[in-house]
Amino acid sequence: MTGLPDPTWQVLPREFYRRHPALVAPELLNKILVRSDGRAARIVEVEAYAGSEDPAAHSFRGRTARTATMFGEAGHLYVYFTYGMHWGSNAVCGEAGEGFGVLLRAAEPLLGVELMRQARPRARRDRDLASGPGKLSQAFGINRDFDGADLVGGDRGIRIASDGTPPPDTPVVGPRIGISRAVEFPWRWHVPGHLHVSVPPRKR
DNA sequence: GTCCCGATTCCCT
DNA sequence: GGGAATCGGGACC
Repeated sequence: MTGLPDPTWQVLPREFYRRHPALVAPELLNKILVRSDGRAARIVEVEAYAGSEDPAAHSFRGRTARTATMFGEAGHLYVYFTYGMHWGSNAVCGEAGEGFGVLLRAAEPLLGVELMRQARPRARRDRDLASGPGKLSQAFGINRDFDGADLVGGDRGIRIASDGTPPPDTPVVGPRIGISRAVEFPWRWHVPGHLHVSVPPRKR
């Protein structure tokens, strides 16, 4: 008994996360974000953020109260608040102290879709439920209370698992979205041709 | 203490 | 394609 919606799914082990986010990120594609209330969605778009190496990372200038989770143990959820209304969800990577993480930018709802619709009353179509970092967090009910949640142990009911689907052989790689610094880092990956990815606003 | 702007989303034109 | 909503983090005085 795994406690997951499907007993054949395997929770990703701690070691999966203990690497550079640019390695972890593309491997998170096609993995599944799971909440214990039955919500599950396939991760189809991610971005890497690399601490002191990365001027666009929240952790670039060192640890603060807000980014403390990012500097902790890999495999935990770093949740941040932005634009006065949106939450973003990241998987902490690397070694403690590095401030590495992978932003979960978009996912395809698989299970618990009705709960996601309730959490996102403004979404017209199901493909709008989690096609962006703020949308994904809202669809799963992720907020400040989930900052620091253990994605491996599932202490707060949020985990990442695999159903055996491998990451795409040739993911789409390109610049990250919504940042103004280090815009040249090609650290955004998504599943090719997927309907549920966020559409990159072409500016900034 | 003040000020700027953000790892965004939604609605209108 | 443009702009509003909304507020906390962090840089700087």
